[in-house]
Amino acid sequence: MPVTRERMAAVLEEIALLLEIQGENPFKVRAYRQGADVVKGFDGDIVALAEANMLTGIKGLGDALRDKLHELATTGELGFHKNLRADYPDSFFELFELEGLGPKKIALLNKELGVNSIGSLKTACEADKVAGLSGFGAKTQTKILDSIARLAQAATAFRIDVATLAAEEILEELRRHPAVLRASVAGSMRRAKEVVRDLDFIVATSEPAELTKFFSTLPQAKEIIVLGDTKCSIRTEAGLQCDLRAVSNSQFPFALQYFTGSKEHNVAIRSLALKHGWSLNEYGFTGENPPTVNEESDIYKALGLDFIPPALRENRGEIEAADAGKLPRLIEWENLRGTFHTHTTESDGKSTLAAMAAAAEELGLQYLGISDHSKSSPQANGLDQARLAAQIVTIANWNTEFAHEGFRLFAGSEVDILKDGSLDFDDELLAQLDFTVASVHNATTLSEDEMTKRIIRAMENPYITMLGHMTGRLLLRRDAYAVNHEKIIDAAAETRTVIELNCNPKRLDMDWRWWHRARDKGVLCSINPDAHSTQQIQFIKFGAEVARKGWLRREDVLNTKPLAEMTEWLKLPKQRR
DNA sequence: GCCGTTTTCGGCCCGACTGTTTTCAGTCG
Repeated sequence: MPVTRERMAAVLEEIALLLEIQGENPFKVRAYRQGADVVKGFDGDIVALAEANMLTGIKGLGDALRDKLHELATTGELGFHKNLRADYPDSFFELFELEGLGPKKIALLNKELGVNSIGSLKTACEADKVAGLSGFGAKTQTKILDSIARLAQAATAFRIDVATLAAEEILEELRRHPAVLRASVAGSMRRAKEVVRDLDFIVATSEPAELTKFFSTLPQAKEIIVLGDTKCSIRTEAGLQCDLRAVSNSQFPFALQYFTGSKEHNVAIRSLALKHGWSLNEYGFTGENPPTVNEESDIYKALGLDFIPPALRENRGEIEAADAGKLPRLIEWENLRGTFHTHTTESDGKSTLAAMAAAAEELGLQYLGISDHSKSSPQANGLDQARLAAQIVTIANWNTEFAHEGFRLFAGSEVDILKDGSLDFDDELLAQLDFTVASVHNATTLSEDEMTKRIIRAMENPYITMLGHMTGRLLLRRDAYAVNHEKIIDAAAETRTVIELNCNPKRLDMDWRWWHRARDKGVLCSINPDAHSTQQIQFIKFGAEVARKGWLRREDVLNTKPLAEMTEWLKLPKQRR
């Protein structure tokens, strides 16, 4: 059984937890945790490198972790890890999911009561054995039971579309409060992560205690988790935790920067501040002659850095780039001139062709690519050859009758990639289309190798314009298919196939972590909403945010081309694109 | 365990809040 990147990261994370339980040096614990983060985010085939024992010169992975990852990659196991966890069942690790319980308390529960799973903890609480432990009490015991109940039923992560709606509502309320001078969302939502675990809000006010009180009484506050003079956490009906920090107006830029994160980005920023002779925290700079700061950008400026857009703050090279004045000028959604991959009532869409066209134009777009499903997706009412041929005529007629200078429809298809990598339509029909999106919709359990070959074969077809939702993931619902991103990106560069950034918030696929690499290989991105209704065309706004997170510039995104240029580009043979 | 424009040894972020304490430990972000 070959070791995966995820397995390697999980092993390091488990080691961190187990060392923490044993009361090991917290910095050693952190080193393992950071090692796991490096493994997860590494840009390249880290498993192959570990196997070849070539993990050198990677920040955060020293000699010890290099050797351990090598052992894990070559033997499938790690002796150090095996020994550490010998005394604990798999179920033990569930305990860390519970709110309010950390390594110290879990270690004590384990030592005193033999607790080694959520089930045994529940039993112990119900038998009133937990309240008597030193450091525990009746309240803690009740909270543990609450937390167990919540974990059993509530969602712990939320998609960006769901979170955005909730955040906008709350921000609106905060901004309406007369004592609020400035208010912003911070945290992972501001960094445009694909899913968020909580929402963070920062307000500038001279009445912090009044604001935390106000926050705790919002209609959204189904439950108050903590309430103090400067911070408050609530939970909404849907189970989404929302945190508020109330600070003074002069502290606001610092709090905004600090709580936007990421943690890794902030660690690096703070150590840079130390080199300038200042200490930086969520309230300000301290030290000799601290710089004047009015806006968040002033913090970066004071450290000799260009302003780093929140989407990039993941400690993936943005600080070095900002230092060298080499941050990319990121795409903005207003740069988009059109979009592809949309569905109509002809397959499984909810809106007609005419309605989709009108909505796209309303949004300020100059073109819309229609790509209904193909016949191998009968569940989506996919079109056969005859229906597709008819749709091509319909679109041509629409363009003649209704289009005017400055807007047109492009005829396309979301063609199924069949199990062997062949396509659902023959080349003759594909050649009549303005564009095509090739996607996998069935036989999704192939091995990584087979799936990768299948997709690459489809990309080699001269009439395939772009690859649709590369991994097929449905966020929080279905895992990605096994695919080799590196190989597919290389093949896209080779065959001049565009890769789609499917910005339906259920997908956001290809994942943002891979775009920087794709861009550097010269692969173009198309920001496509996979819209099944007129409203969903607006998903391209999420798409632009995610593209920013992937370091993409205007010139890296196909659908920033204006209509005339786009029309010409689509006529070019692939190898000349 | 990792790292290096103070350092190959000695640092590595720290403040708010809660509950159990009677001055503080643990958790969280």
